[in-house]
Amino acid sequence: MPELPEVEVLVRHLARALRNRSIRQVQVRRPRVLRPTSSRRFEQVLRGATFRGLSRRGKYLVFVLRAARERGPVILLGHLGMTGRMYLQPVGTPLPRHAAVVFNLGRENFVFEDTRYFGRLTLDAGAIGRLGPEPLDGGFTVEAFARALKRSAQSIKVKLLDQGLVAGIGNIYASEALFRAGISPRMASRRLQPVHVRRLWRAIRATLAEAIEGGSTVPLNQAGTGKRDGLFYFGRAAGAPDRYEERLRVYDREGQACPDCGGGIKRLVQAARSTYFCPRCQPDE
DNA sequence: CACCATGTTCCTTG
DNA sequence: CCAAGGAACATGGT
Repeated sequence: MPELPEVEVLVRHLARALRNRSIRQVQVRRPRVLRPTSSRRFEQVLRGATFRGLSRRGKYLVFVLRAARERGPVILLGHLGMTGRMYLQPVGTPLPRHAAVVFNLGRENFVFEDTRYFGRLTLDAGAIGRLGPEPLDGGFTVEAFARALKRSAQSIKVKLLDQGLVAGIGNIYASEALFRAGISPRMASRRLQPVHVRRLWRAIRATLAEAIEGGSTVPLNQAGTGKRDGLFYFGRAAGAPDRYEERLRVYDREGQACPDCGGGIKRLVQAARSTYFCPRCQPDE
């Protein structure tokens, strides 16, 4: 489920659901997701703790808890990896096959499930220290963005996945933002002209903001099993409030018509990840 | 059986 | 030292 917009919508949802709820029991079923925290310490610190706040940094969920034993607030960092999900479900509901961590809150369980176990739920908050600016905050300036790109020979598509450049862009929205900006994914970062840097900077913000807005308007069933859960790369169709339309314009659309020029969308592989783009709207050079 | 998948980190190669 | 490429992690879908 996991790029910045999906995490943002999940955080807004969970912030309300978890506020002031206390953890009665902690069940760690896949200790690997706690790395580098040990199961023993994880359970010791969090049993009896109370959720006080939740925010997002890049693709990370930042839980703030209060624990009787600890002096200051406890920070719990979550990351969904490729397939992670988090939701509350009533006690008694069968746990999903790949439940990694389960917090009992009384009548409900707060579940972190992750099919592939690439995600994390840890007391080690070090990871967020290496993140670049939040793309939707004032700290993400076009000037700093331009300076960082000037220092890199990497292709711009691969560079956008660097969480130290700007936090939260993943493989899907990297393709989408470049399409929106009309920039070839193959362009070397340092060769982007100032006008292109500005267009990309605006496209990143618009693409992410639109996705958050779209995701917020969709009736999500965070705990369900439908295809729309968590992954909401779609939104209400304009002028047709009952219908949903796919929002992604190029991602996973190889061979389909470009929404702008009608030409064919192409797929290429960069750093072992698929990139989708329209060669006519995003020319090399 | 083959290949693909929303992410991150580590290792090798050049 | 750096960048690029690949593998690893683990499971499921097509």
